[in-house]
Amino acid sequence: MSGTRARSRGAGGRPRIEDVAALAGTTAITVSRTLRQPQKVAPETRRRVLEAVETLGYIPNLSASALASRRSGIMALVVPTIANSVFAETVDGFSEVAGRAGLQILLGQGTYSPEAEHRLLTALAGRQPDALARIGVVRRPETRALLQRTRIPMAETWDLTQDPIDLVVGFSNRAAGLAMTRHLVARGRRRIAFIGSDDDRAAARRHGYEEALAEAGLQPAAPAIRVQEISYGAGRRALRALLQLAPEVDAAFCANDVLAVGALLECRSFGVSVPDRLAVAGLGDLEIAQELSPALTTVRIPSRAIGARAAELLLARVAGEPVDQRIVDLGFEIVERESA
Amino acid sequence: MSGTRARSRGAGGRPRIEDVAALAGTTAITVSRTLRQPQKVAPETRRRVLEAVETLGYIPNLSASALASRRSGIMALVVPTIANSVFAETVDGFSEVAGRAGLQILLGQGTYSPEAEHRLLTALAGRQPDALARIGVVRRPETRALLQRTRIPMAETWDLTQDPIDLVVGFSNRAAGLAMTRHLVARGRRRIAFIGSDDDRAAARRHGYEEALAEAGLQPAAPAIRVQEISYGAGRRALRALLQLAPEVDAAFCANDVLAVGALLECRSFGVSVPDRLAVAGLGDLEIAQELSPALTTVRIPSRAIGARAAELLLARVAGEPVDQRIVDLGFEIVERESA
DNA sequence: CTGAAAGCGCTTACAG
DNA sequence: CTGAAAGCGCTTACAG
Repeated sequence: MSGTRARSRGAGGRPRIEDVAALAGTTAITVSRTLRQPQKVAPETRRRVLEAVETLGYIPNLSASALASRRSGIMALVVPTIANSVFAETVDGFSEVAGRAGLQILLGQGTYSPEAEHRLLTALAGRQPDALARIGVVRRPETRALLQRTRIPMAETWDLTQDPIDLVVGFSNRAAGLAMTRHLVARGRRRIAFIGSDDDRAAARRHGYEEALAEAGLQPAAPAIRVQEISYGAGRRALRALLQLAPEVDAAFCANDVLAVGALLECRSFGVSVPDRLAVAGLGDLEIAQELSPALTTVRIPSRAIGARAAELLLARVAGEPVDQRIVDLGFEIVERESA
Repeated sequence: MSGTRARSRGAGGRPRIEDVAALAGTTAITVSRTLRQPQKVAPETRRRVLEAVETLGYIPNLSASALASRRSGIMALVVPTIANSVFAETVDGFSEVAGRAGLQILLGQGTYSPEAEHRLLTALAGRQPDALARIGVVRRPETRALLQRTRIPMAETWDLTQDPIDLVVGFSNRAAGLAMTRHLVARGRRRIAFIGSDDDRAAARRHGYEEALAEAGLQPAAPAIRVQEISYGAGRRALRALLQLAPEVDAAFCANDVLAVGALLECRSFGVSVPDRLAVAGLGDLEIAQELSPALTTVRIPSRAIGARAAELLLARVAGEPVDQRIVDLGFEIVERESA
């Protein structure tokens, strides 16, 4: 009774493919076929199998399936945090495309330290995902090497790099910073300051800002203001600091909309007239940006499209289709409103 | 050479546990033990194994591990959408706790239709997750039955229900609506309107609102205003509609902060004085709520804690520890600011 | 259109 | 402290 093959249920109490086959009067392989390539099974057989599946409430064990087929049906996605609405949109786009293709998402969160990320990626790779995506670029050489060795199709996103591990889908943060700063210059601003956090992405935007100043023969209105966290409150505080540091500043370019909205609110609280006295520009185009008054001039970023496109390219890779472009620049768009 | 056991690498080209064992001069079982219960292995053996792991870049195949051990090391999480910052925080809390325990998150997105959700949950269950959580309560009887049959530890979240499939972690939306409406009544408001979307959660909040009105002997200032989407713009339009429908309204209770912020902005645009002429209250306590002026009076919700707590309880279940409370009410808090 | 055999890469008792 | 044997529940060629 407790013999190896004598039971009619798996040890977890759940029906196995053998149980379905027995009930349908056929074999495991035909059940498997019915579930995956039904057109290759005779209609009557198919009917009996599906009935048995229904009766038993059979759910295929995808670990066994993955092991046998070497296709896990999983795409792994690594994000710094999803408690940030711009990243959440990327995850959303990625997940939607993956879901339509019948793939599941394994979510890895937290890229605080390179070591922690290495461990996370190793663990995810152990799941044999069919593809892997990450918000941001992987810098640590050991981690890059690891990912290259696994040969899992991989997309880095958000930042463009000339040297992706496999694919990269994003936009140029430098170019976005450059374009917005040029816009400010074109609007007659001459004392332009930068407010941003202390990460790679903000640094790239700042480089664009500096480049635009240089080509216009301008100096920064103040040393770049660095915030420790990205919040409306941090934006407020940064603007206050800026006005103390450089009272004559005539434009503030904020590395993202949350900071810019904070800055805008601070201006209103303190009667700083925007854009007359001070222009304020952001980056990201959050919904709140267009609802404030003055409405925020900003850069629209294809957050959702980044996720969706990365997923599509990875699906193509998984299907063995050629991917002609390893570096995909989805661009951005200056959205001119009232604040700058 | 192409024989079954003659190769030194798995078919995917990746080293297997056998390869590590061979290099370390031991057997698969000892390698497995070294990786999972190192204290049971002699130091010298352990050293050799870890060295071999390092040399080969060995990453255990977790599908094989899951199949053999019947523990997948995965927790599945189903969300309606994560492009909504309150849900994103719940996911974040869940994922952090799970990650600390070494479990991976399988993310299922989309609960648009009960049928689609049933398919999604079936697919997720096939992965044999050690536990399953969902934002929101599962209503469809077939889906509830399916989940009950699988015997996977399961947490429904956000909404409290008297009859959870297994566990439920959340707060009472009805009680929150009741408390905020009582607050408005206590502040002397008598013509109180409700603005909300058309889902279960908003309906529960509305019921609380109606209950508070009834106990105060009041009538709604207008039929509940229903929005089709949750956005600042929708909040603006809803407020405009409300003022047309019931010009004498003296308070607007919005089912969530996004709508409330939209309403507040609309008031400012049209010179409706808040709170003098109209009180505006929200629910959710987004960061923007405290930054606007007037700052938004709202209900603080433990979004992040909901995710974290659900994960903790599920981990306890997985570890076989008794969970004494199946219904966990995390409560809420009225945050009184300037708008109401 | 259907099936027998072998194998995917691990872990679980059980011995010693 | 270490290992031989069996098995987890599927799918993959290969036949017929």
